[in-house]
Amino acid sequence: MTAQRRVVAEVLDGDHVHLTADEVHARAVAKLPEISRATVYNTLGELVSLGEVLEVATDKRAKRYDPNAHRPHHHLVCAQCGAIKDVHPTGNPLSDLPTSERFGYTVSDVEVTYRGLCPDCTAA
Amino acid sequence: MTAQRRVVAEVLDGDHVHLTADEVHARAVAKLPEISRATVYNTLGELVSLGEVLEVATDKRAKRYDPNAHRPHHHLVCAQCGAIKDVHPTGNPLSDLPTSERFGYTVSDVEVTYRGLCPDCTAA
DNA sequence: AGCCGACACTGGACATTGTCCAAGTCGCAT
DNA sequence: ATGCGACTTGGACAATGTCCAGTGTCGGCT
Repeated sequence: MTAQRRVVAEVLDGDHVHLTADEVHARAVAKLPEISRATVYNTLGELVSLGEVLEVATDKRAKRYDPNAHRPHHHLVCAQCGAIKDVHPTGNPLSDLPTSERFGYTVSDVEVTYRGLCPDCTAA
Repeated sequence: MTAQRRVVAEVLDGDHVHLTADEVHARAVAKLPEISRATVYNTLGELVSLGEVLEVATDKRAKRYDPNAHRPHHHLVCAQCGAIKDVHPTGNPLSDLPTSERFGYTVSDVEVTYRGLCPDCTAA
């Protein structure tokens, strides 16, 4: 556990938000000015490998990192402003996929992204 | 309807696959050598706006384009080799999201990505 | 037929995101 | 103190996507 990794972990624990790698880097720099982008990417990659953090692909541009890796959940994304909320749907989508639709795959995980407009963008 | 747009549309109709923008460009060049990347991107963007083609974000690296826009479906992705299949789960995930979990959003769409290993990668 | 204007296309520069690598630095065990 | 190994750094590079100015093409009008 080096100073750099601690800073990255702190950034992610800080708020429960969904930051891009660049945003993580920006916030890490605020705490430890000499941290490099490469280190942030390395550390994020390690956290993902360790299962401490999830990569989410709600945004097509950049990966986002979700520190809430220990409780399964899905995401609700505003199509306009990009705001992201964690949601917990009822039911289990895995059981909605019949064997005949699995094409011999070993299905282990499912990722659900709801899209819509957040209250602010609905009003606007 | 210009020659360039026709070529892009033909590439997508050709097989029912999930191509990246670059793959679309490569195949378009085979049919019309002087087509430029910018035109492919523009045309893909227009097709998406028209609802003729869907952007899918199964891959974190590049957007893929799915010409099967008229029947709702979801995707099953091999975590190792990236192979993508269209699947049709039973049930409707939209109804699995209670009002209390919508945070005032106007939810209009849901995207489900199953992940696992395809038969080849399971064997290997 | 010839001109004109609108629109699409081209090619390349640029931006963003992410990966890689060689060299430097730090801490720890000896 | 010294040496080893792991971590970090900074920058180069790669992949993907966007933007823009210049050029070409096509239809309509005279």
